[in-house]
Amino acid sequence: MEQKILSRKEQEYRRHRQEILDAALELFSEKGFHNVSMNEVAQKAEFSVGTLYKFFENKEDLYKALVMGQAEKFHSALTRAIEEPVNEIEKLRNFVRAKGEVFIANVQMIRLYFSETRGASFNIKAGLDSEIRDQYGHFLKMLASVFASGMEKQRFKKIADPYHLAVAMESFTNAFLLLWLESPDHHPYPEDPDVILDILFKGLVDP
Amino acid sequence: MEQKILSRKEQEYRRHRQEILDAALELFSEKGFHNVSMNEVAQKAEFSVGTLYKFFENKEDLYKALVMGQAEKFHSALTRAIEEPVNEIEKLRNFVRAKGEVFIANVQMIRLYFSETRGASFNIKAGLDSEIRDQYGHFLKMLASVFASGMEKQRFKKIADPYHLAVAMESFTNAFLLLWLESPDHHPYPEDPDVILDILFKGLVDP
Amino acid sequence: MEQKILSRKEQEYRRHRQEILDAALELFSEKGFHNVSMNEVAQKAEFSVGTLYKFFENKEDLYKALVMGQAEKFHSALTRAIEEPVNEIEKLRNFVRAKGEVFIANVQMIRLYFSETRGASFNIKAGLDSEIRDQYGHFLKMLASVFASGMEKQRFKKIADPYHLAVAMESFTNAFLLLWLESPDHHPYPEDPDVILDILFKGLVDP
Amino acid sequence: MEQKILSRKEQEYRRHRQEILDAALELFSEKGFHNVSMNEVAQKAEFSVGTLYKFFENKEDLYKALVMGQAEKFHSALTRAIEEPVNEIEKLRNFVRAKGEVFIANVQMIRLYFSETRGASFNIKAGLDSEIRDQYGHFLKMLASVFASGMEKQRFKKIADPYHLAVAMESFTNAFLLLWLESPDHHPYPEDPDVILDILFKGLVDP
DNA sequence: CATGAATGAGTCTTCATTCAT
DNA sequence: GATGAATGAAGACTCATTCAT
Repeated sequence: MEQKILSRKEQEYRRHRQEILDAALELFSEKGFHNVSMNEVAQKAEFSVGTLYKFFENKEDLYKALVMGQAEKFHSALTRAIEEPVNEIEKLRNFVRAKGEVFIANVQMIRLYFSETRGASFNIKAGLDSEIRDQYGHFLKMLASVFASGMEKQRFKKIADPYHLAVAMESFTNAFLLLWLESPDHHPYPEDPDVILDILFKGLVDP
Repeated sequence: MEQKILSRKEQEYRRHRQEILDAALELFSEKGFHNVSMNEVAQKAEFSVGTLYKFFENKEDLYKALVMGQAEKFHSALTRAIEEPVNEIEKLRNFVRAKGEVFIANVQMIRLYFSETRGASFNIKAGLDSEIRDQYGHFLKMLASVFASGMEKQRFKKIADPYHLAVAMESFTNAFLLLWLESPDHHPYPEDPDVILDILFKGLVDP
Repeated sequence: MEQKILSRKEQEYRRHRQEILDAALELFSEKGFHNVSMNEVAQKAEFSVGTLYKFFENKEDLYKALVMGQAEKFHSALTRAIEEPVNEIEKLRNFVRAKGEVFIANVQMIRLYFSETRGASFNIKAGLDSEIRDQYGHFLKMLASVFASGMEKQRFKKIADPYHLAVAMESFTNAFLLLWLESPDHHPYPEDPDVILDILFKGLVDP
Repeated sequence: MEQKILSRKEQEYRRHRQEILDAALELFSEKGFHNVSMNEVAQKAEFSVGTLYKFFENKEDLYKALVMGQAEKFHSALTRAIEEPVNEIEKLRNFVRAKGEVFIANVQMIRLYFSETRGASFNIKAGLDSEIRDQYGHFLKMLASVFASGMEKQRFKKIADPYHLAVAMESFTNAFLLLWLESPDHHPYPEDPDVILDILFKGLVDP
């Protein structure tokens, strides 16, 4: 019974924490770390500033929790996609599909995520940077192993270093997502993953 | 003679302006727009704050001038690379080479540039955003036309939309640059452009 | 009970606001808008600068609130004086008396008030100027109507335009107040209003 | 001959000084002491800032010279008006006429002058205040002596203290000037001085 | 235990004044 | 002697963080 009570408390705690994170996501993704004040987040989350500081040590901590959470969500979806027990080609198709789905369902996170993994994030003095990049590096290695295993099974030609191929795959899909983000109508993210994969699969020049 | 005098003043003006921009580049690229104060820039440039405001209307204006200048430099180098009167394949090789050279010679500009063209810049309220993205968009179209012309001349197979290929090419080289930025030793930017280009040129799977 | 709580907060809010205004009055009336810093006001009010900005949007807003409040106080006292249900001569006596009393009880406001209604105020970019002058204009018309009504009832001779007489009356009492302000001992504001009024009432030259 | 050269230099010096004062008058009268920068004055006067400081020790000094000069001009005109060898009534008429003429010919000076003699000037830390007020006080005494002498000669009735009458006279004319300043069309300054004087001359109530 | 009023260090920006050329 | 580039102190304002209620 005590556990029940604790669990209800715990449940409420998590719910409140999530409400704050939701408010933060909306604001940070729209305006960036430095253009959002804690008061603003508090107001949107319908809590007092003081309460925010009960959940997060400081602004940076809140931001970090937000980005880490989103990254977690994102990486686990992609990891799942390439861990499905199918052949390597199908794994890549799953990856392209899943990446599109997760991102398009979480548009807000895109800018946030890109500004933290790619390019320049000056938001966080320390910590986040490395943590998230480690996570990202780990995922890249998993993706690379898909290429490596495909090559072993002679499903793929050894046209390049598997890690480089992983990087290429990643950046291709990112490029399409950014195009889509800029003008969703003009540049839809392809439903058929092969539109993207063919760039890798088919050689541009004749052998 | 009067011209000489004017020219000396003008020369000094430009030199001072450049000194400020140099200091700003170093600081902004390292810490980001919001984590650099005008006093800091002034100190590094060895001028007083007041002087900074003689050259630039405000902090944003300074930042904008800086980023636009760097982008200019960058785009003109890349444009030159793909406008050399050689065949399309060679143009792409030039592009990959030039991009590596410019960036590696101007490491500082990379983060700055990426955070403004790709991903999320919340730094500038208005103007820069669109100006620089227009410039970038224009370059992408030029790159696309290289692919298009290569296809026309049947040098390239029509494996994908030329614009998509341009975007892929761009994001692809960026990815390599970011890898290099993270650990130059572990991930050197390839001297031979074909290491990168082969991923596009050779198909991953057999036809 | 909730109302009680709210009311206590509200009460405290008003008290703090008033404390700030009191500090501001003292400083602005002594040194003028441009020679008083927000830090100075904060210090005198025994609050932090930040708190000042919780109560007033900016320095101008604080100044405006201050002047408007004082003007309000002043005009309502004078309006009451000439609205007493007595004959016109008595109304003018009330006016002269009331003006002396209000001002002498609120010395600080005099300079402030004069610099905003008469003469040159370059303090406020917009708004206050017109608001306060409207209020002042309205009062002048009321005063004029006292003269007009006195003429109708043949209590006053029609020696001049009623509005001109109102303006004369106003500027006249102001002059005495300024004299008093300069050297209260040498130029006391007359206790007997007729000392002032006789100048208007009795002709200087024989008819 | 040397004198001639010196005199030419002296002449040029005075001319330049006056050009600066003219520029300053235009700007200060329109925007007030604190809203005009030395650079602004320099630009309007078509001199460099450095040159301004050759003529005036600092901003305050420039302002002081400006106001004192204007006051000088103004007081000498009024003094002349009441020193004409005519009877006291005519002197007052001259005063009313002259005051209108000087002011209307030098509109810019009005706000400046009023803000320094009447009401609140916080512009000048020390000195100007007292100097100009002394000048003003001196003039008031001269005006008072006109009333005194008129009374002696039984041209005026002894309805009030001569000094008070002088103050009244001053404030009446000021009031009319301020009316005119606000809306020259609606409130013209009367051509016939008796429109103003009658308020003093004819009693408002029957004896 | 939540609240939000209060804090004050830190930032951008202005402008009177100086002085090397 | 004139110039105007450079200075830097001073001021308005913001916002992360704290803590009394």
